Amino acid sequence: MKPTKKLSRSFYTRPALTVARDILGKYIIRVYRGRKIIGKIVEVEVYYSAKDRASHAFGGKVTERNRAEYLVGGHVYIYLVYGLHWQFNISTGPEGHPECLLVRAVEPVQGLRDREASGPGKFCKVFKLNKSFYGEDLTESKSLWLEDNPEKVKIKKGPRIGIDYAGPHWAKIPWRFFVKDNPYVSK
DNA sequence: TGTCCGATATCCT
DNA sequence: GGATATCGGACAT
Repeated sequence: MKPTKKLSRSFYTRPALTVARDILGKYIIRVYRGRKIIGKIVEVEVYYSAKDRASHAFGGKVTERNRAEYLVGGHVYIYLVYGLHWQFNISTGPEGHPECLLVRAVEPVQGLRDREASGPGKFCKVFKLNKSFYGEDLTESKSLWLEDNPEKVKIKKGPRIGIDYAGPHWAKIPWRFFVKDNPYVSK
């Protein structure tokens, strides 16, 4: 692989649905103990606006946990579910607008075993991501950032996972984007 | 394919 | 103080 260019603010400040399609195929780089862990993003979900019943920001709610979702595009929103799994999100759009992308799976590129980064909890585990990255700026960080990849990928979309509680409308809306036929997309 | 459940931060009453 | 959560692994069916 040939990582080219670190993605800058203007990549992330576009609307979440635009960034979601564009981010597929991009590289995510984590520097951990002097080693680079690299994955290619193959699956994300969009959580968009205060109207999204599946979003932690539904109704414009702001809490100590979800405030990073409102940061200008390019910041990390990370939180724990079920007491043991971390969920890594990237804020998108302008400051003050609650929208983000949940990274659900990456394809191993460097420093990873086969399929160990498929699934949002597993991705965080192998990329060594936790609360210490809360609010981290991906355009400034020395330990976590994204790089461009000129390769074009074929994109498919479908309903988001695990949000039946949000009711039939929001549970069915196709805001999960993934690379067509890629074996590293979560099952 | 389905169900069970871990282990706890966070939100709400 | 109690309920719940953007999951994943294990094991039965």
